[in-house]
Amino acid sequence: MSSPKKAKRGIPSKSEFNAWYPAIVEIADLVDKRYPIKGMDVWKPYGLKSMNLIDGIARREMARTGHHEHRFPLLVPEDLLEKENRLVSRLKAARAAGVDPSELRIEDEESGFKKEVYWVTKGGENELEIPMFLRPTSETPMYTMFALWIRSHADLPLKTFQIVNTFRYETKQTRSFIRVREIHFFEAHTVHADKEGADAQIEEDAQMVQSILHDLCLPSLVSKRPVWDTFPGAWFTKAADVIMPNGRTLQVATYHHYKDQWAEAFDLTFEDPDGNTKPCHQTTFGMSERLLGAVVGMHGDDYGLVMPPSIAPIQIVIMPIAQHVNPNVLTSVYELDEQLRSAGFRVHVDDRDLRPGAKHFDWEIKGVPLRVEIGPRDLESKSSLVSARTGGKQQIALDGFVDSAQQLLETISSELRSRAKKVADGLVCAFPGFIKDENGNSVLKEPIQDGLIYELAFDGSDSDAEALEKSTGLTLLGDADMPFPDPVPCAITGNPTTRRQHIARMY
RNA sequence: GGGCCCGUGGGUUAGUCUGGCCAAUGCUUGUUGGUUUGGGACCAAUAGACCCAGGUUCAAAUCCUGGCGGGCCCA
Repeated sequence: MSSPKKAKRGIPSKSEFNAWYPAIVEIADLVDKRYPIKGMDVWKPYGLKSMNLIDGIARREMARTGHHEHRFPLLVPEDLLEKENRLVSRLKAARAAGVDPSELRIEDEESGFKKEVYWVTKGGENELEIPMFLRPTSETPMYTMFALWIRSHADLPLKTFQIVNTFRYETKQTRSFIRVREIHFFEAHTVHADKEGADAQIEEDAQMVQSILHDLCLPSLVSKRPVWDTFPGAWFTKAADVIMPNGRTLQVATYHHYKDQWAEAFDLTFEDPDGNTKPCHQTTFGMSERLLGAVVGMHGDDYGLVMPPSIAPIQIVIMPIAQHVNPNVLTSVYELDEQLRSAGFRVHVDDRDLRPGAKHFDWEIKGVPLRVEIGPRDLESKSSLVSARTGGKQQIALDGFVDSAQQLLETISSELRSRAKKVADGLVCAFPGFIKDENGNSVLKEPIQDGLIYELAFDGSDSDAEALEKSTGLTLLGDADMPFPDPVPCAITGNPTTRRQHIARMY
């Protein structure tokens, strides 16, 4: 394609990812960032539709696995937070107690949860006796109610979820979908009679995440987070990270095994068949609009978004060509539209009075997977000219078009999957390791390159991990789901281990 | 917590250092009319901005103070 004379609506090249990303989300009409509060974008219809489609996929998974949708209040009274804070500090203390201090990682400041939320302190003119905050997540409100709902083993397992907005008072730089202050949040919370029930739930969560990411054509790294990155109050946390094209990782899903730790704090108990009172075991599973952020970042290109067919608000756009020359053009455009709609596709007819080229560019920016042209010549040949957003155009017979469209969309999905995998794999490389310099200090064998994820064998202590992070400036993602098949020497201690880990710059 | 930078039509940008020639430039966009229509059409008309409040001055987009909003860096 010859170089356009005009700027493509001012889209920067994707090779400048940090400029491309914020530009494309607005140019493609996903959000409007001009609302005067940082980190709170206005969802435009096109962006909201794709988010709703993602939510639809999540709801499908929830239905399949027997979760029920709830909706809990936005406001949480401050005194409920105390339970949570006590739990977190107790766990911290317990961890500190059993461990050699030298092994301990220096903790960040006190849990600054109170600083990260929005507070409601007034009702009308009056100060509230008990201040309330906007939920940053819903453990506290939900578990308060779970304690009332759960009485016997017959009430278990309890599998709930909700899709709501949550709030965090971010002071750092915000980015649409990636770091925002009003978060479009999915959270599933489950309660089980025993640890095995919760274990099984974690397995189920893992499968659901993979199923959702498959639909979004996104590869991921799944890791068990290091202790210090475990969610407060959790026994362990697992997370799926998507590697963005600039080599930073984006955590798009987490699932936490709480064992009975939260249940204790919230007095969540049940009576078993033998009449004994027992503590419940819990899990949570969270995702957010970051899924959309990952889709935008991973699949988009210099010409705009590329929407995976599963969440494309418009899967097929039909463009009449020179309809004034032959009135039958519009007739057959609408016929095809009707056929595709009743077959379940999301279709749009672009009958605007614009040159076809302009329409192509518009729909390329929005990432519509298939663009169909029907003009006088096509009527002669009973066919249409179909362009795929992933490249290439071909004549497709109008007869049997529905089946062809289905196949083309599937081809696009698998093309996106393999492209994304190639990009992600290309950004992961082996950690260079350390050598001793003349003073006997450990130094990196090769300097760390910006925009890469490093894979390494790591079996060190917390303080080894801290040293690793300090010397590289990167963050440890944790134990990968796929360990090394055979033991490899640990990058720090040299002890053989199969623990595969990654370090990266995280969003 | 400490430091730095920025704020001009819907978007982007010139002008700010060195006050006046700015009743504010270019591109883009919106609207209207006409000619057009197989990969970004053209012509014409038209719409639209100096963040807010004080101050200095004969004169402020420009200088000063404060506020609001945004961004960056360091702990």
